[in-house]
Amino acid sequence: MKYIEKLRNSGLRPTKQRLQICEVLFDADKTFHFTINELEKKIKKQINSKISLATVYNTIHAFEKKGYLKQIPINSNQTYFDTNVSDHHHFYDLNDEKLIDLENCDVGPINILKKINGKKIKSVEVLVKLED
Amino acid sequence: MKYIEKLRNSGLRPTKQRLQICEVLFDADKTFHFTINELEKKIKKQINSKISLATVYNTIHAFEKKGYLKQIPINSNQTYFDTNVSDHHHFYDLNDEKLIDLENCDVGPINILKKINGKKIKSVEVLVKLED
DNA sequence: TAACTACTTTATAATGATTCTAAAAAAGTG
DNA sequence: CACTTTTTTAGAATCATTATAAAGTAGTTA
Repeated sequence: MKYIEKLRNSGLRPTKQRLQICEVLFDADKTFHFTINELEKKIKKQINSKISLATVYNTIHAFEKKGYLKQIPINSNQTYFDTNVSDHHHFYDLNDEKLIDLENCDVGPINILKKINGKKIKSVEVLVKLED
Repeated sequence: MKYIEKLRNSGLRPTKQRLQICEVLFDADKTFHFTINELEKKIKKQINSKISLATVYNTIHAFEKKGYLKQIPINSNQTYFDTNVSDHHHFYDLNDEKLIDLENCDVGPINILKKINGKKIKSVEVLVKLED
């Protein structure tokens, strides 16, 4: 299993559940966006075993902390995550309530001219809202 | 009352509660960011009467729909609003969990090169996360 | 002013995402 | 294996937000 090392290296024990979640998240052809609920359904369908909802939450948060997932800053009742952890941005289609990736190269360089004392920039994320 | 017209013009009846909320939101020296909870406290302190939580929610959503408030896209357990409805952006201080305005002129021009068929851009919002 | 309609407020209940709990299970270690 | 630490789990708890439905208010027309 290719994920055993990955987990061990980040100080997470490679449990059955975590490895299964890795498969669902990182064996996909393309990166994708998901909510915990959507992910739970996906797991149920793809892997033929049930993982407790609490475990899904725990795992996703652990993975996010380790940088294997990104949270997408958007106002929704549910939290959106992205398996694409490269530096990139998002369209949000207000009508269809769908997220679309917007690669860094599709947005000109962003220059933050204002500086805040004693703070450094961790990330710069652009959300482009779309309507019909 | 200067807000009576404003409300009437947008098809909202100028009720006592709405006018009081207008005062708290728009009579402040500076624009500010708030959650519904923070706003409720502010109302209680500033106006000497209680407005039902449901009314605060209704009013804030009505004002947002009319463009008198903006929702700030950020992942938090609570929704953040901004009385600054000009086209602008935000810093989010991860350590202090605080929002800071980032005016449009403090960010170089943003060019969205990718187009989505049949959709038009409604807004472009930048969130700059800060850490110590 | 009265009568009427449509909208608004309110307290409270319901919802639903997320977190907490504490006991059982699994992983790591010697 | 014996032992410690971490993880999983079901279910309960929390907490922001939304729904409900009854009472109140605004606007309108006469």
